Amino acid sequence: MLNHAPDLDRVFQALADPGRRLMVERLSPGSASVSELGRPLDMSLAAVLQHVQVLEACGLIRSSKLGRTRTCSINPAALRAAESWIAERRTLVERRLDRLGEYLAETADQPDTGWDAEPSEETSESEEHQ
Amino acid sequence: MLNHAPDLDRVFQALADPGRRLMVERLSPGSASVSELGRPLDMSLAAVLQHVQVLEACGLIRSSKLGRTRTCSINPAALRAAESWIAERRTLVERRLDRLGEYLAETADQPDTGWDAEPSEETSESEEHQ
DNA sequence: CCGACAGTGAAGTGTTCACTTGACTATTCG
DNA sequence: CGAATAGTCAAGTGAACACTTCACTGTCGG
Repeated sequence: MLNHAPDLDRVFQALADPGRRLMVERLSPGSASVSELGRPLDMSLAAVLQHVQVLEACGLIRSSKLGRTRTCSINPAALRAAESWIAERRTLVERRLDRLGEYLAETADQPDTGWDAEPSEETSESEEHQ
Repeated sequence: MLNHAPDLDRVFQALADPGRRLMVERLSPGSASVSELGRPLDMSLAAVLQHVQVLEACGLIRSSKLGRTRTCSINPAALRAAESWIAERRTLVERRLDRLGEYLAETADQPDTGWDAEPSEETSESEEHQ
């Protein structure tokens, strides 16, 4: 249950690129070659290769070369790691917000406490500076 | 059930930075001010503010200013969006791999088919080019 | 009123990214 | 063999990032 993974950085960075996400989507139902991955992408093969290397460096995919073609496949472990990090924070937040909701429902006629989780009042939202 | 979210890019990009992830962790149990978020981070307040703006731009957090302090809080929806994208691919991959495992277990004495999901044979792994 | 505090805008800087082109290496196929 | 295929390396380029410092604005707390 350790979270402080050092290369979550790389995984999220990798997933931040739409082209690379497309590659992951393409790879989810089954493996593919480098050129296949690049086919829908409108960039040079060399660029595709670089994306593949990024995905491989962070553990999202694996690849092996047979003959002249390199075949890539997904490594679900890296997806799990990223998903877990998000899921842990999200459930924490949602549980807290649920509790807050219940509390507010129970004490539904008290004067306002000036609080968390509902920042629509007070000075209103963010962008009216200067 | 639409996935082609345009700003998943931004969310993953935001989560790719360890400092910003720290901020999200700090915000999960409850809201905090900009300076509080930056306290463990060893960078100027101005830099912290920029990170906050990145997190807000992609919808991961919200913030509102009361008096001279800006209070930030998490928006779980953005976390959910990112988590869902990953979860959908991951379950697809894992189900496929499970089916493959069952298949291999059933036909456990056939000659090798030269396949997916176990790239340890053939020409072995990647990095022995040149 | 005054000084400290919390935040902000605007530049500027060094680094990392996402490509490109061009040269080159294996493989496979006719 | 020889051309097409699939991939790879090495530079190079422009844009995006992650900061920094400095100047400045509003709040508070006496």
